[in-house]
Amino acid sequence: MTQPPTLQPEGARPTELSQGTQDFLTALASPTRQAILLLFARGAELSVGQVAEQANIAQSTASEQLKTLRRASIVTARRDGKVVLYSADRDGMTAALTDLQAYLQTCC
Amino acid sequence: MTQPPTLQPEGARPTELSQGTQDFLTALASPTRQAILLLFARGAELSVGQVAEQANIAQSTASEQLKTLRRASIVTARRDGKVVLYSADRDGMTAALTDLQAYLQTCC
DNA sequence: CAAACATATCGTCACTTCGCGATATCTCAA
DNA sequence: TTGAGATATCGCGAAGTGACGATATGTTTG
Repeated sequence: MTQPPTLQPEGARPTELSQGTQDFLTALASPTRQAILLLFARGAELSVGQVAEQANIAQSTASEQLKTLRRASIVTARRDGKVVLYSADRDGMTAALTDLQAYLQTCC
Repeated sequence: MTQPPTLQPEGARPTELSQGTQDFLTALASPTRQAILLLFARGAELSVGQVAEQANIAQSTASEQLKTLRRASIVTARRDGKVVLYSADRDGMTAALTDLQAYLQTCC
């Protein structure tokens, strides 16, 4: 379940970036998704339809971008009746940031 | 040289992501550039040719990717004779990370 | 100044990403 | 169960990205 042994002695070696952090970076590196993220300021919960409307994008686009953000642990989703409510995933973002920080520490 | 004042009172408004942080994210969101960055571990200084060789990419590719990393304040460059030596930009990365962190704080 | 070497820029092609409309899937209410 | 509303998936054209070779720019040495 944990990382397969890297065979690396120990000396603080290369350390590739984890897939999760990868997803985090690519997810945030899109202006559209950044704009969506801003909609969740102050802990707001929004349905897919609301996101589509407020971000001025099609419903299908909103759904797919939210999926990307979700895979990156940037937002979480919960179902409430017919509606799926998305909100910011504070813990997920913190974890990714921490991982990223550790990665960058290695490079100096 | 630093970021222009945001004119934001203080009320923690949506705050768009700064261009610098944008560049930082897109720069890191590429496996090739991540691999290049790892070459600079432990404060190593490398020429463009060395980066190309160690990363197994063409010289022109190395040059362009390094340019992207440079624009993102992830690496710095200095000339030494015919050679341009690149190295990790610790301060730049720290600043970008801080900005990113502040941005994400706004969204929860 | 000219040759030699290193880096930067340019033009091009393959591949991915983005956004959309159309459609399938899912959930609740009657 | 059926219909209506909401979200997820699919297929597609358009635009952006990544890598390369070729070439221009720049720097030192003879």
